[in-house]
Amino acid sequence: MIKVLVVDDHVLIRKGLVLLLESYPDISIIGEAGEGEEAVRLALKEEPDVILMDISMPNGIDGIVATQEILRHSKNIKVILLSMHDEEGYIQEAIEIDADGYVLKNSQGGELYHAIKQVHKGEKYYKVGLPPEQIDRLFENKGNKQASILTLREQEVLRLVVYGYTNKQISEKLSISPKTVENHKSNIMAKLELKQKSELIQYAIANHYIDSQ
Amino acid sequence: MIKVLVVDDHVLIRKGLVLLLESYPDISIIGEAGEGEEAVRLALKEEPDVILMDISMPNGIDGIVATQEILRHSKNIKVILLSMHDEEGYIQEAIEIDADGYVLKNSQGGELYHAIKQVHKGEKYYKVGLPPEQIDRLFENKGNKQASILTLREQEVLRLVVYGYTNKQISEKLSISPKTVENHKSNIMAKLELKQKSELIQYAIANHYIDSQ
DNA sequence: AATCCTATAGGGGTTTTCCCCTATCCTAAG
DNA sequence: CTTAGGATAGGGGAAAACCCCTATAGGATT
Repeated sequence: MIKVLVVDDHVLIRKGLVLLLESYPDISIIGEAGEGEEAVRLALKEEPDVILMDISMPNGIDGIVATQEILRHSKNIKVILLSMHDEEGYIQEAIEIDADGYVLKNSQGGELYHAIKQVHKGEKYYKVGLPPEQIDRLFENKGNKQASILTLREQEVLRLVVYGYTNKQISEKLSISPKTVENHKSNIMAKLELKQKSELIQYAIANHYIDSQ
Repeated sequence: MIKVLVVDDHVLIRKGLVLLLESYPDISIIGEAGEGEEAVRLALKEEPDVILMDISMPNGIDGIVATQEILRHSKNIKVILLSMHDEEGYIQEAIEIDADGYVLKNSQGGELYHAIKQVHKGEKYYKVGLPPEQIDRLFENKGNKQASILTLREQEVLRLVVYGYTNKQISEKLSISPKTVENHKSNIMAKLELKQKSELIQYAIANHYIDSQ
């Protein structure tokens, strides 16, 4: 029996996915989350075998950030990212953060089941529109991406800052002290040689820390 | 028995919606379509009572265009638009083309059922994140494209707020007192029924007060 | 072994924001 | 003529952010 956690911010879609997966006798849905923060909390509490995680979610903690948070704490949980997009950039990002699978929303139900079985066995499942050789190349080039000036943590903080969260809210989402958030913020400003918050926002917009579809 | 046609380009989501709706005994799914063109063809051939139509679909014929085509040929069919977005612009467009309902993808399954029942009776169903008075206003202003909830000044202030300018900076740019900026901000929050700054930012992003790209 | 980087956290003081009021002037609608 | 709404402005107090500095633990690099 594979214990699965389903994460998608759209209730209708989430419920649909749950119904779809519940028709398989060897899959047991042990929880649902509607946002990244809750996903992290549930994942660490329930310890599912596999998490089915939508990439695009609101509130700054999208599927990518939530996956990073989860894998930071528990290497045993497998995460399959669910996405509408099959562009290289998204897939590269998924590989970068060590996601175990990547499934498109317009694949067949059976494919999703297959993906869950496969990652549960410890294998990767990346079946997307791109040719397999290209995906292999992305795996090989992992880590070579021109590293951002900002550390991963700083990027997480920045994303939440531009979404307008207070230091306290950010500290809760990341389970750190508000003071640490302050420090990350001022380190970011120093690194980027920015003096004003508005410059920071503009940097974030230019570097796509905000997705406005 | 209400005959329903389900239209969504993402297979997983479409299958999920079908499963969800099939659990209601007085609903019968008479067809599925994965793109706008097929939706129009099926609608005119099968004559469903209600169509559940995703707004965002590829190939030019999205849910809006498909709905217009269908309603042009048959006034008896009711169309409920299904969308991820609850921004003014989208809802305004739905009202403009005379869609019978508008349901968010993150509403509860029961709400979808309720929407289907209600439009089948000939009533409109527009239950979205916006306050009801604002939806009424959009209906009243139908045909008049320049209807925004926020005043011009409020929109100016909002744009500057999301770009991270301080009250003082905004006051200088607009040649008003910082106190007035404060007031505009809290008026905006009150109008939109928002409680947190992060919600304001998200509203602004969703409504394209920020241009990335 | 020593050094650098990252992530964490705090002290203490200044500045800014936020919140809940009140208030005036002007214009448009009834 | 009265009422409503928009734009302006302020008082006063609580909360939060911001700034500068210190500090520690763990990992990677040299």
